[in-house]
Amino acid sequence: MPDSDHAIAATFAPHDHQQCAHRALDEAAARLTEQGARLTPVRRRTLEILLESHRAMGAYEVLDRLAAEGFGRQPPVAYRALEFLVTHGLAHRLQRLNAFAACLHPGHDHHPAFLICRSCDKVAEAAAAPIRDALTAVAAQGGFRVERATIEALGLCATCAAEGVA
Amino acid sequence: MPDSDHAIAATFAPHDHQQCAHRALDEAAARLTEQGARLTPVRRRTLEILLESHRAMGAYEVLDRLAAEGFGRQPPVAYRALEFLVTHGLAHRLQRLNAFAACLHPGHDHHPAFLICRSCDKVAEAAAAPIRDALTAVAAQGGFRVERATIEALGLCATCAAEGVA
DNA sequence: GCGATGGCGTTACTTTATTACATTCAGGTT
DNA sequence: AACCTGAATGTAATAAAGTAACGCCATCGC
Ligand SMILES: [Zn+2]
Ligand SMILES: [Zn+2]
Ligand SMILES: [Zn+2]
Ligand SMILES: [Zn+2]
Repeated sequence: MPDSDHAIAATFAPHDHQQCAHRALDEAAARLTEQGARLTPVRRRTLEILLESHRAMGAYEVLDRLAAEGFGRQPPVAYRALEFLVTHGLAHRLQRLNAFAACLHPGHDHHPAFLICRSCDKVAEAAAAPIRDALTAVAAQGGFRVERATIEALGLCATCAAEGVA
Repeated sequence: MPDSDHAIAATFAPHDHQQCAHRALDEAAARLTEQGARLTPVRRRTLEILLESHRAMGAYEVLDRLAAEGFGRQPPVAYRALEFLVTHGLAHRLQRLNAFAACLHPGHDHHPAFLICRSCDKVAEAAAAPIRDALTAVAAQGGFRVERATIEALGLCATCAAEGVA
């Protein structure tokens, strides 16, 4: 992940989010073309909805939006689109929240660590490599081979801290 | 956590589980006495059920067991007992699995990392300190203050690997 | 054009979790 | 002993999250 030192701050700090979302959508489309997968209307719209903010959204929250815009109104509609996005590395699932967030760095580290601000609810992706290394090392001492890791932190972002949130 | 190098292997390898479970239950009772909390029949039985194996159990699986033994048969019965155990550090909740596992080291590291074997389904607790340190450091670079971390690894334990599971 | 495939929509259902409220029980007070 | 009180337990009802099964239609390779 390039700019990994700044990616976290960039998520939480005020920024030109129009551009931020637009770039992520473009990257996503590019990656799908590479992979020969189709970015259909529901899928595209689902990704756009996730990209509207840096928050994670529940499947039913996404579904309500899709239904309001003329797409299907049954759970599988949302779950399928979300699963597609996750499978293709364009979105992530947050276990703690039973929710989904758009990936802002498609193509880089597909299994990042997540930083969830308990005040503003925004979610940032952090480089997981050093953390996963530590985990892998601890596990290896017990003979355990790590294949997939879920790393999610709850805490307070710099912006909220600066605003005096305890 | 003492014996942290061996705690993982001890969970997955064959061992005197009677004693293993008994010791955990005794420690749990001792801790509750310290804290002035009550280990009521449902709570005790819930912990015993979790301690029967090193697997994580869903709330409804626990509930079925409790109901069969004459306790209430509505979800809150299980959820309340489980929440009590989690709150008092006697059990852990696994986010990936929507399930609960007894804590084998009550009083030591109350927020361990979890190693979940995809073959035998056993769950081991690993020292989280080095992992959390790496996470905290990465987050700090982005101005994020970590308060709680969820660290869960899916993989293969030494015992299953030795048995030739791919 | 035509069959195969993938995507989308539906209905129906399962699993997981919470809210609200009545009842019981241990502990201390009078 | 009678009484109060708060914690613990039970219930019913409902919400929230997720999946299975099936039909229709569009797109694509032929
Ligand atoms: Zn943005
Ligand atoms: Zn924040
Ligand atoms: Zn054991
Ligand atoms: Zn195993």
